Amino acid sequence: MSFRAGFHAPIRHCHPMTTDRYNSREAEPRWRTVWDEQGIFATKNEDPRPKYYVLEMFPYPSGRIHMGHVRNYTMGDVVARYKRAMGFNVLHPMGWDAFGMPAENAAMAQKVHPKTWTYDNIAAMKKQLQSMGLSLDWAREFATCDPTYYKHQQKMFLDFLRAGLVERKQSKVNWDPVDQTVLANEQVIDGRGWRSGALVEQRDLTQWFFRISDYAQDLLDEIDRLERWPDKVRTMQRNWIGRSEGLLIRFALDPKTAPNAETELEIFTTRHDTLFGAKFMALSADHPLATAAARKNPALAAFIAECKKVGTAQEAIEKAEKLGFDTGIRAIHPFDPDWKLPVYVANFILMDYGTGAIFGCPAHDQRDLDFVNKYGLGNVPVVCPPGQDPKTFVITDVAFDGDGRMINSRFLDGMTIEEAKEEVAKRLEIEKRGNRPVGQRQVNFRLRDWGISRQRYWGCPIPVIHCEACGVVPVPDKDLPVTLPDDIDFDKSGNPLDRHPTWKNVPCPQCGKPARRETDTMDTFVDSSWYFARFTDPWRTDTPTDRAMVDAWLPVDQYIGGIEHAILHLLYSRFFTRAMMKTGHVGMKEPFAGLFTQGMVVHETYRKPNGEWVMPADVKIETVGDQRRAALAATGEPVEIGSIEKMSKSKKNTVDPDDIIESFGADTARWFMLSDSPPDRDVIWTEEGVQGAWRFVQRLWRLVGETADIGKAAPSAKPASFEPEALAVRKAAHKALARVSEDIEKLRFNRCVAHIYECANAMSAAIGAVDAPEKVTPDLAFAMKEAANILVQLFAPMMPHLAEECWAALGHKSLVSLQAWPKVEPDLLVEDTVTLPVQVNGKKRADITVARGAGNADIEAAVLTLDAVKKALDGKAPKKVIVVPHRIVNVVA
RNA sequence: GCGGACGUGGCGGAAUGGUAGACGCAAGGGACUUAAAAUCCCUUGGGAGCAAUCCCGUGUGGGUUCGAGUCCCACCGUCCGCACCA
Repeated sequence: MSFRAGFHAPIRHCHPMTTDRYNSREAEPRWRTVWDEQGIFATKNEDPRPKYYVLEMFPYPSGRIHMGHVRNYTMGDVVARYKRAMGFNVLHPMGWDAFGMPAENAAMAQKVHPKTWTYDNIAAMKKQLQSMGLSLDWAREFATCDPTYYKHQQKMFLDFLRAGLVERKQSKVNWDPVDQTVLANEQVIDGRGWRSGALVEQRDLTQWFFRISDYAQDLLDEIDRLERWPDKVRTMQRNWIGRSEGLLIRFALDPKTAPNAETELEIFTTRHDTLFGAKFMALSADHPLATAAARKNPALAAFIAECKKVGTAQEAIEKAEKLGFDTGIRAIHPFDPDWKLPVYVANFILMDYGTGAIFGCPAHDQRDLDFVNKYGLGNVPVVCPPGQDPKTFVITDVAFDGDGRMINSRFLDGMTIEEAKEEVAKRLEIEKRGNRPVGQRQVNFRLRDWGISRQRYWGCPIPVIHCEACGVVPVPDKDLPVTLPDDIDFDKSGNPLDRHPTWKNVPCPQCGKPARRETDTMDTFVDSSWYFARFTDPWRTDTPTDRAMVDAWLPVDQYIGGIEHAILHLLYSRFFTRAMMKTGHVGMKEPFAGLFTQGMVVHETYRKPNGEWVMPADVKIETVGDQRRAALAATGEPVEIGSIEKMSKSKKNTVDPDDIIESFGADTARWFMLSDSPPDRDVIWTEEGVQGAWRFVQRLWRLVGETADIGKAAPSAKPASFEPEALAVRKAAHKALARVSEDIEKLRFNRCVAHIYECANAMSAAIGAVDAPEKVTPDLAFAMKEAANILVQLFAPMMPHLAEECWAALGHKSLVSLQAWPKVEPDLLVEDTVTLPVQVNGKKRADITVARGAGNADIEAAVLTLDAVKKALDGKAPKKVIVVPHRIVNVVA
């Protein structure tokens, strides 16, 4: 497949009213130079106009931009340019999410320093982004790996530490026993380390945590007020936070079976109503009771060791076959001292949630049911669905988790689930064992604290010093930033900071004795949790933010990025903003007032018969009838066309934005990324689609040229009246204007594109109707000139270079980028008559055209005289006639 | 496993519960041209009919409604996230 169509030599068009083809390669850089020289996209903080902050998620500097970036940044740019035209002082900045693993991988693979690699990539990607013609304020650019940025991050870490928002605790990491290093989940493939292939183990480390769970309730509550966020993201965040109201229950242990004379086992449950359906207890492999029992039981110890070989990824843990091991411990049912329950260690119980222990009621929980069916523990249903006979209701393979009435539950029988929960809670709250109630109501969250420690070099150093005498000592403000040492080596695995000969050895700031630096760096999600605040005053050196500036600009009015960030990045940023508020760095808690999540860019895949992936640029597609066939462009070797998938390096189905911009121009790429597909859905990159966009660029250029000729005959004053042809053009232009404005506000860019096509089609039709120059009446000339001005302004946010060129061709001396958005004439949107579809019993049988203000009774009478309606009624009187004004008429026979 | 979405012509899609298929792409036919490219015009969900017109049709099966692509229930299929990828 060739992307070189743009290289066709410019061809002189024969139409007398047109000029040369539009040459994007010449025009685009020329207009960018004009914008730069006039500095029209630099934003002044002291500008008095109302503010609008539009932000796209900043990129990781991988080296080249991809089509996903083109789509994301084009959408943001359309909003920025539109809001500027609407009179706002727009902040539209760009920076780099520059810390992360790929730089270290490059260092290992290519012997290039992460810093060099990163800054080289930034330079290359910046050039690419600039070729897109984005209206960015580059003066505010920074990278998160700049010490001038992470200095403030370290300061805030220490502020958070002093404010009690940070703590150290044990948590698990993926440990590669061969490479002796910590692995990211991404680096664990089927339970094995990606380089060594060794089976990964869970290992405990003491790590730093942000106490995001302190804010769980507030983060949940405030979701209700994020009205300009997609519902799906709000739902996902609610589920992620996972608030549940339940009961803590202390089960007594049978003393004869407790390994170290433990007396009880505390569990958390949300289904205390099902207590009489309990069949077993289950402990996490990390539960202290499990550890204690394993000391005397080698088989159990082996089972626990096996459980820890799954790695730390939630998905892997929950997908693994559900296994359990009977510890021999027996728990006593809280309502029946003679009822003993076996205590298992099970691989699907998480130590992080609740108390790391549960009671299992198999009839009403699928996981528990699978578990008892495997170990032959049986089940007793205790909730009976309505309409079921309790005597015959049995559970075999499918647990029942719906509503119903209690059965087989002694004093709970006949109650609803809610009543039973209440009764159980009441009784167990009153009952005391050792001065504490046996049951205690508790609200639990699934959300865990945010572990930010990373055993890696290329991240923001955690600014503390460990002293044997003084413990953890914050690095004094005057010593910030703690910068990364440049002299590091990646020859060995593990963290280069940890094995650096000198960097970590420092005197304790408190007692002066030899101490050592923290060698963990911060999760890169920390870097991206406040960059939006830094953009408001990135020049400030003494504090992370200027309160006057940050409070004036935040929240971000429109944030745009990938759906893959729906939970973590957005939730962490919401937490971080709260933490910054608590420590005085911002004056509000919600950073993003409006959020939009765009879909991915996907593409067909191509494979040689030997299974090797082939790049689209190397493939030539032929269409024979309905059949599409692919072959290698160079050799003609046939290639199989595969499924459409997310563009990825591994499947080689990527298209390089540079190639597209070079061949067709940035405007074509931008236009195509906005066309057709709804912005929140995936868009399929196709050669035909680019060609179509490119043809439309040329068509607009011709259309504006032709219209400019016609418009020369236009009177300077608006004519008093317009003939039907001219009126039709005016109506089309103003209708497009109204609709494009509305759809940009809602980020429905695909519909904007359709409206612009419709406007252009109407103008083309009007030009087509002019077969002689004398047919151009003054009113038509005026209408065409007006329509051309509107049309150019409508596509200016999407194709800004072409728009400038067209604006100049229309005779304007100013820049279209600086024009105010045109005003709709509302009269032109209203039609005098309305055509209503007429249905009989919901099926369309006719149309009827009535005056705009016609009354329902008149419409009803007119409808009943229609032949089609009479025929359908067959002489009978209608039962009912429904008239929906301006919409439809339905005759019910 | 848990959570979230999506499903409409040959394709991308449009449609405040109110004419299903706007707009674009592709395809077919025609005009222009020595020819090609480019451009312009016409046709294009399926079926019946000379035609007017009629029947069917929004993943599948039910339901609510005067009226369902849209709302409700169940199912099937596809995609995304799951805390150390960014």
